[in-house]
This record gives sequence, C-alpha cells and structure tokens, in this order.
Amino acid sequence: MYRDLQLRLIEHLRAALRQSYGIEDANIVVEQPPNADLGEYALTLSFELARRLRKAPRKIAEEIVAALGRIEGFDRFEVAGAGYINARVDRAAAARGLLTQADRPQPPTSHPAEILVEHTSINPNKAAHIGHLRNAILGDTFVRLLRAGGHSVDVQNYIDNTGVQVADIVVAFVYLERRSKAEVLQAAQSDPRFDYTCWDAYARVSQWYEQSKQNTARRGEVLHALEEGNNDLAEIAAAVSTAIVRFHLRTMQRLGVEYDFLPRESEIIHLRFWDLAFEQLKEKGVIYKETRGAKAGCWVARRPKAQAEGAAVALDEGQSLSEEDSKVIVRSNGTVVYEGKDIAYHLWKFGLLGRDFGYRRFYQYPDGRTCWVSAESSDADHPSFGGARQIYNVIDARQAEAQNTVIQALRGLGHVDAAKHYRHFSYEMVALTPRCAAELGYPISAEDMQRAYIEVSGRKGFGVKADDLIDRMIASAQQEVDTRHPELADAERRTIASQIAVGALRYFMLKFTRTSVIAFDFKEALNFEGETGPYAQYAVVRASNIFRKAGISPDAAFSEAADFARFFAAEDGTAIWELWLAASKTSYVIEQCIATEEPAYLAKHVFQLAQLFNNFYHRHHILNEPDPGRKQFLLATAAVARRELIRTLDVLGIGAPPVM
RNA sequence: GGGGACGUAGCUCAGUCGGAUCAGAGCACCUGCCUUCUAAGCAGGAUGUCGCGGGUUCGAGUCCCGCCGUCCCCUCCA
Repeated sequence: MYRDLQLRLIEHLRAALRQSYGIEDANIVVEQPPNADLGEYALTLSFELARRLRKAPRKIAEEIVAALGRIEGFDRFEVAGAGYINARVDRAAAARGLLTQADRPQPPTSHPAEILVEHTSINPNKAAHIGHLRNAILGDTFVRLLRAGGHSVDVQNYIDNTGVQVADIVVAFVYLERRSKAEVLQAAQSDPRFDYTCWDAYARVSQWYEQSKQNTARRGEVLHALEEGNNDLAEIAAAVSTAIVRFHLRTMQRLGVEYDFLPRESEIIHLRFWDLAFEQLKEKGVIYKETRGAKAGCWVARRPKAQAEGAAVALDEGQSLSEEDSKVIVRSNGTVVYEGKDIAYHLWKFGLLGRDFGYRRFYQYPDGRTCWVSAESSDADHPSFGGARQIYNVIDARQAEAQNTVIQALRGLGHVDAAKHYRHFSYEMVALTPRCAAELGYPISAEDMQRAYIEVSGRKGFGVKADDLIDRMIASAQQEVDTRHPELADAERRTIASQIAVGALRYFMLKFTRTSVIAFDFKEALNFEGETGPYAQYAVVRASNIFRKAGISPDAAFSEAADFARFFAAEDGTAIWELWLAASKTSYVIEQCIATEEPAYLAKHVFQLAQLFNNFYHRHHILNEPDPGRKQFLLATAAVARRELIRTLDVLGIGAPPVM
C-alpha cells in the first residue's frame, strides 16, 4: 500500500516535471516528514532544481504542487519549510485498502527456480556452531524475503565432503584413535551425538598434527584417498560426512530452515565438472601455466583485486603476472584448489557448464518438501536445479577474495551477464565476548580479556554449539511458559517454548546489520525483553486476546468498514494512523530488504510495528469502548496490526504463539 | 605493503537516496503503573566533541581527501 502510493506519486511527479519544465532526468527522492502530522511523504527535489531553474526552492515547490493537481489516494500536497513538498495520504481510503488487501500469490515452486540461494554450507565434519546459525538464519530469511516478493527460489547447501576438514576427522578416527572401519561406521550410524563426538575429535586431531610432521602427513594421504574414491578411507569419510549432514539438517530444521538440494564436492569431482571448466579456462586464456618462480608448474589466474568491471581478465599470449598478482588454481602436483572447483560449480549454477548432476532423494521434511542430494545417477522423477538467472551466495566476509576470483573467472570466460547476477551475500562473523568465553571455561589471557570479542575456532573446539544454544534458549523459555501457563498441556507448553526460543534466536541473529561483527553473549541472546523476537510475538498474543475475549474473529473485524475519516481526524487519530501507516509498509520494507540485501530492516520493521501496537494497546481499552462505531474502528486497527505482525514474523521465520 | 569492513550514549547497536525534531533504539540505572484486552508490557527521568582535521554543498553522522584507532583478507589451506 505504502509502496503503491509512492510509485504513483513518483509517476505523477515525472509527468509534472516534464510538463512544467521539460525535465526528464530528475532524481526523485521520496522521504518521510519528521512526523505524521506533516504528511506521509516528503519531496526535496525543489532544492535540487533551484540552481538549474534559477528560482527559489519554495517557488518551485509551489509550481510543482499546482502542476500535480489531484492524485487518487492523496488528500493534498503542501509546501513546507524552505521548499519541501509534503504529500498527505487520504487516510480513510488507505485504511479501507489495507483492510481488503489480498494476499500476494505464492511464487511457483517448480525447479529449477529463477533464483538460487546457497547458504549454510558447513564442513560436514563436526557439529554446527553459532557462526553457522547466523549464516543459515540470514540465508533462510533472505529466501523467505525473495519468496514474499514473488520470486521463485531454490535453496542449496553445498557439502564439501572431500575436503581437508573431512580428511581431518577421518585421520582423527583412523590414525589418532585407531578405530576400525566397522567401529567408525557403527558410530556414525548409532551415536546419538555423533556431531559432538566429531567436534571433540576434530579439536584433538588439530593438536595431534602439531606433535609431529609424520602426523601431519596423514592428512595429505587421506585427502588423496578421498579424491581417488573406492577405498576404505573414502568409505569412512562418506559415512561420517553423510551422518553429519543429517545432524546439520536436523539442527537447522529446529529453526525452520529447509533446503531443496545438497550439491556435493564428491560429484563435482567424479562427474568431472572440473575437467570441463578447466578446458574452458585454458581456451579463453583465463588461466595459464606458470613457468618461472615459486609457482612454476602451477596454473594461475589474475587476482581479482579492486578491478573495474570492464577490465580484461584474460591474459595476453606470453604474458606473465607478478607473484602477488597471480592466484594458483591448479597446484603443481595437478590437484585443483577450492576456488577452481567453485568455478566449475558456478558455471553449473548458471547452466553454463554443459553437464548436470544426478539427483537422489536425501531427506523428507514434515511439510512435504524433499531435500535432494547430488549423485552420479538419478532417482526417477527427479527435479533439476542448475540454470538459475540470479544467484546469492551467503558466505562470510572473510571469503570475499575467493568469491571475487570465481566472479572474475566467469567474466573472463565471457559470461558477463552471469557475473552481473552473481551476488556474494556477505556477512561478518559471530565471535564471543571475552566474558562469554571465560564463562564457557576456555582459558583467556589477560590481553584477550581486553578485546571486544574473540574469534571462535573449530580447530580448537572453541565455540558455542548450535544445538546447545537452542536447548538453552528453549529451557529458558520453557521455565517462563510453565509458570505462566500451568493450565496448558505439556506438549502445548513445549511447542510454545520452542516458538519463543526460535523467535528470540532468529531475531537476535537478524537485528544486526550484515557488516557488524556479533560479539555473542548468553545474557543478551537469552533476553526476551526489549528489542527481541518475543517482544513482537507478545504483541500478537495481546492482539489475539482482544478478539478472543470479544468473541469475534480478527477476520470479522476486516469485513465491516468503520468511519475512518472521522476517527483519524479525532484528537488521538494521528497516533492511531501511525500504526496503520507502519502496517501498510510491510511490502515496501520487504522490497527494500531484497534490493539492499539486508534482512535487518525487516527485523526493525516488526519491532517498530510491535512498539506502535503496544502503545496503542495500552492507550485504548477496546473492550470497554462505549461507542460501537469507535469500538469497531479500534478492532479493525488491532486486526490490521495483528495481521501485519504475523505476516512479517513469518517472513522472518518466526512463529506467532497462541498464548505466552 | 595491497584490498576490505568498522569507529555514533556507560554497554550493544540503528540511522537505506545528503534534507526540516537527525542526535535515535534496546540494555543497564532511577521513578511510577498489575481487581482492567495477561506487566515477556506501558509512561517518565539521565546520558553524546556522531574518532580527528580539511573539503564539496543551500544543507554532511551520511559524499570526497588526509590522519588516528580496531578487526578481517592477501597459503601450491578450505
């Protein structure tokens, strides 16, 4: 609603500028006046045009207002201050529009989708930690945003099942702990906390490597065996990584995060994706074989650096790069670095590789969604996932350079359009406050205690496991629910506690903008008051209680139109209108979040909406309202606020509990 | 050395396109408010050299330049 009116206003402004001044190229900035008493939209273009037209801004504003005339949905336009144009919306008409607002059509769910989002992508060798939660929650929320915006989206979770980290865990079991293949396979299948077992084993093997060169050499041996395939070590690695992936899927499912497809590195290797990419890269001159210096014998590419988009990527015949300007893609022993496999993978994502994965069913979600996994051959009736128009990779900021290497390679291969539609959805890490680290029992030096945060380290086993955090948050919510609602059945209390915990956790991860490092602290994360998920959930519960006590459904409040003009004009009308205005902005904010790739704005939106509603709730006691017309107006207000709160929470992946 | 991010209240952070109440929120602290649609709430109070210095502009927390500080990346790791 807010967005539609804004678009209409801009359209009329363009026409007015063309007609009055013959201006076609004006940059029309639409803002909001400092308060709703001044109107809903503010225009500042008079100031910009002042110099060009050699007129006073106020004069220009007056001329534009005259040229605009009447626009449907708007009450009037006013010149204010030194030359602002304030637009006042027809509040009653806007409110009636909001009441009858139909739900947007659901985007198609056929595969492959228009947009591909990759997120989570945890090394399958240990339990997930809080940093992975930020990734998955950001990614999943962005997927929900895109779908709410009407786009069809596929969600991929890349599984690096033949990499160094998986090799490390195999070394841990086979060489450090000297377990037999049968023992490891058994543990992978029956250990109820196998992911935690691996977490500890991974930390131990990292220490063990430091003891001798011989120990470290095991990693290379195992890595080689994994790439080779068809041997005991590869079989162990497959069993371990597959088991861990299932743990990760279950952990994320607790937060409402689901995936469509798990492409695995093993298939990228065995289906020879790299060989195809390698040929293309050589042919187009994107990489060349170094003959001199430390990198002699390697295939290298130009480093991305801060290169202009149009700059040449391919290298001229016989050209050589300085040591720092070259990035190794193929090692002198012939093995491919991670970025190389990533280039092949991304050619596939855009449908530019000329080869597809096989697809097998891997996991079935309770809501009916199937999660597929890559394979060398396919199950019957399988979908396909490659060939997206637009991709988003939710990957932390530390990997920006590697991501740029892939983008640059695509450009160098002539896939300029694909490179343009490749977005690194970057975010900063989750670290721990020194206090939190100390609380967890990790030894912290006096120097580290002075730091703002300390980076987690899987290698050291230093961090907060995702399931531990979720458990703790549920326990904390459970305690409250139990004391507040002893009358409810156990199962119901558990469901509500879980909804609150997930709401708190997801909101916590989303309230920070992507560029902010989160210094994690239990005290802050476990807080359910103030700017938190439960605050917004509680606002919904309050709204629901009104309708429950009134004995009518929120839907019924939509059907009868109140005398909006009268009530919005009343003394407290503007304060109530501000709640309607905020409620009308959800679609607008969703669009902003997509355009700026920033889900935090939606978190802010739901908080503001909840704040306005709580304020309204406190000021107007609806059930005691004697005037039936006004009571109906207040009920409609609560119904719209409730609907938009629920809708926004849903996009954030946060459920609305029936009671709290 | 090169690339990137950040620096706003005691703490944690918003501030999207440069706009008029733009000096904001939450937490923490203090004071009120539960017989009311449940207080996971509401109302009120206090707190600032928007890192520093220049510049552009009718207008700068926001853009440009320089400096200071913190962090990340720059392996034939992933």
